[in-house]
Amino acid sequence: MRNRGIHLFENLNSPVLNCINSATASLSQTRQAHAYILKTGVSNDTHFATKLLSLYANHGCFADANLVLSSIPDPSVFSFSSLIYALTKFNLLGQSLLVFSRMASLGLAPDSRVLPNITKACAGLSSLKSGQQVHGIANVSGFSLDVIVQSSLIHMYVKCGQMDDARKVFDRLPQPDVVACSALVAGYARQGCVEKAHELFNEMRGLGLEPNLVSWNGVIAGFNHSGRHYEAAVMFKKMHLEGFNPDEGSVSSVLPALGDLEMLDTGIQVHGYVIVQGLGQDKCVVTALIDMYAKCACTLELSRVFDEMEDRDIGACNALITGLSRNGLFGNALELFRQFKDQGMELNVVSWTSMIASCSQNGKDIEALELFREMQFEGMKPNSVTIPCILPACANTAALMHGKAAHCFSLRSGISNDVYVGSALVDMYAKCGKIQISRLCFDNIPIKNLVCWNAIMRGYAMHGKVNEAMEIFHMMLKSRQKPDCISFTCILSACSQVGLMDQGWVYFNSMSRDHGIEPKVEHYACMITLMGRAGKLEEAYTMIKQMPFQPDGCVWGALLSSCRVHKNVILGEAAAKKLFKLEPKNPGNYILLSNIYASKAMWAEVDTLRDTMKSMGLRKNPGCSWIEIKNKVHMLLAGDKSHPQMTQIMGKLNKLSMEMKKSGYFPNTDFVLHDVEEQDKEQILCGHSEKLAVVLGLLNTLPGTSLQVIKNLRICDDCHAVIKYISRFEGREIFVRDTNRFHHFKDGVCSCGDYW
DNA sequence: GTAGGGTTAG
Repeated sequence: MRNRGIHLFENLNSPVLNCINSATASLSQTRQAHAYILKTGVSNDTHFATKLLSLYANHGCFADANLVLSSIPDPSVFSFSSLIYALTKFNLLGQSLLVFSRMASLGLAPDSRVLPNITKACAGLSSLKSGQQVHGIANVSGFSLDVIVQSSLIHMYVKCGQMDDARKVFDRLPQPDVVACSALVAGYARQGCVEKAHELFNEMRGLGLEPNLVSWNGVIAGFNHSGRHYEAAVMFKKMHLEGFNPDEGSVSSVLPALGDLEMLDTGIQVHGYVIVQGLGQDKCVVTALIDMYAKCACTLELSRVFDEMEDRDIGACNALITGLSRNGLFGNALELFRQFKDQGMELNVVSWTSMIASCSQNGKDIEALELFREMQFEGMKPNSVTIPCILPACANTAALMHGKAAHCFSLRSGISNDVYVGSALVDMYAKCGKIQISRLCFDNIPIKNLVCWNAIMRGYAMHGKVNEAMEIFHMMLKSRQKPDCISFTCILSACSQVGLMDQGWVYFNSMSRDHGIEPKVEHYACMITLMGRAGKLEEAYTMIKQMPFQPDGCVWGALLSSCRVHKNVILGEAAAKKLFKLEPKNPGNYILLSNIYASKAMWAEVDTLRDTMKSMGLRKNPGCSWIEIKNKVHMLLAGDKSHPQMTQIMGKLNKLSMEMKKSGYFPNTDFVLHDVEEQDKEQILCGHSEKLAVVLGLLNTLPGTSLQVIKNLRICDDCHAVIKYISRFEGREIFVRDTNRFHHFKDGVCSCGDYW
């Protein structure tokens, strides 16, 4: 058959057939040749058919290629190999594997051309099982010493995260070449074993192998990904000094590291190198340049690099948006995002995730939740980075249903084991009042890191569950996770929530002695709170005076709040005096001192303070509360009447107020400005946002449903008393999270034991 | 027709 084909081909001398002998035949030439062959009856000739198949496949016409393949009565390994090659090249990896198994089922042994390509397909699919099968077939087919086949297997094992297997393949090679070695170096770097990558890189010359671009770039990228930015920069410099010309890959790996190091001068030099070498057309290089300038706070330069780009790449757009947002230009970033979307730019998951992260980092939680919804509406699937970005927005607004939806999504898409996702879930559930679910999520994280240990401890601290927090702390030490300074902030604040003084001191004293962590100003602030809340104000003041460094606003603030709880004017004034110097524009401090004066009926002082605030143009931060009802987050501002259900809310509140008075409750008007009538004071108290939110919840949920409210300031005494009453009178569990901790109201009592 | 895939989101 084959001979007849060549014979015909030569004799016919047809230009139509001639062209299919060349690998560059166009698709229309291929189709003409196919038609000609069908017409002249040489269609089942293996030689022509294989040529045709290969051309169709290389043009991506796999339906035609398969048709031709099935018309060949006795296909050879060559027919299959060209198809497998093209399918892999077009990234149709699953189909490539199918064709391979079809070939194997015909009893055809693969050759040295099929094996690397099919291995590449397994690598691309991260399909270890298929990869191992191919490895077995390769070895029984006599390719166990073939350096090309074995190099591709190294790459496959690297992609599947099996570094030990990759190393075994490498060690079995009698004469590893530079390709095999570089694959392993790059693999170690990629899998986070940068130490091993660097070591093997240094050994290469001893093995008689000169490191090439792949190995250099692998090590640079490895250092960059492991956060060892300086070493990445050093490698880059060394590479250049040793006469290697860094390429696009080297430049785009080193630039983010230079950005993190804020080595602007070096960054500018690399930019110069990019221009001289003509690497400026590469999309990754441009993106990395934008990122570097953004990290060095050069907003003008980053916009310039973007504007000079010829065709806009989504990666560069994403870097631009993040860069602007990171440098305080959140509004511009959001505007650009909208523009890109309206212009029909194909946004990817990074674009959406970056914008959601920017919102969340800039306090735009509701906007973040809306973007998350919009993203899914547009058919974009969130990933394991999106989820940790959206969860803080759910946590901040107590949007439990949104948070649960994100949790369900993580379970469905198999990313709930990810430690970042897990930690964000722990944090979200804790902040939404569901500490038990938070703990379940924590227990389900298979490989724990410092972040998730700290997250669950912070959760317990927030809920005033000091025993559980201490249990976690000791579990953490037992599992040989070293605590950091945040771990101590969590455990100390847990102690301070319940006034556990002795334990607090034990942890504080152990910091430096047992863990080598010098207490920082925030740890002192915890201790001041701990002592202050317990009424040991003088001791707290002494500790501040003896601190090894200058106390900051947090420390004095801790003392001032304690003075408010214990109505101590003298120390309160001392703390406030310091605070007015340290944070002259923070209205909270003036309000706290004013509250202390008011509680002692020192109205002249209250007036003076109010005048000071007025003359400085300071206003009390408006109280603001959030409650999620039926998937919608409602925001209520103190005294704001704009909520559509406000009439109903006020009606219900008045009714409750009457009931309360009947049972002996009198509104606590201590903290309300004195020069209004008693009745107006009550009205002002009624306008507190947490009360409005609770009542809105009562009105819109079935009896017995628990309520979750978040407040941006600390809960006031009056609201605390009222909500306690509501919890009993209405038979509801009510969770209120203020800036300090959780209050869990049930049957007329609060979990904080009225100590906050 | 064996190795890298670099960059932008936590």
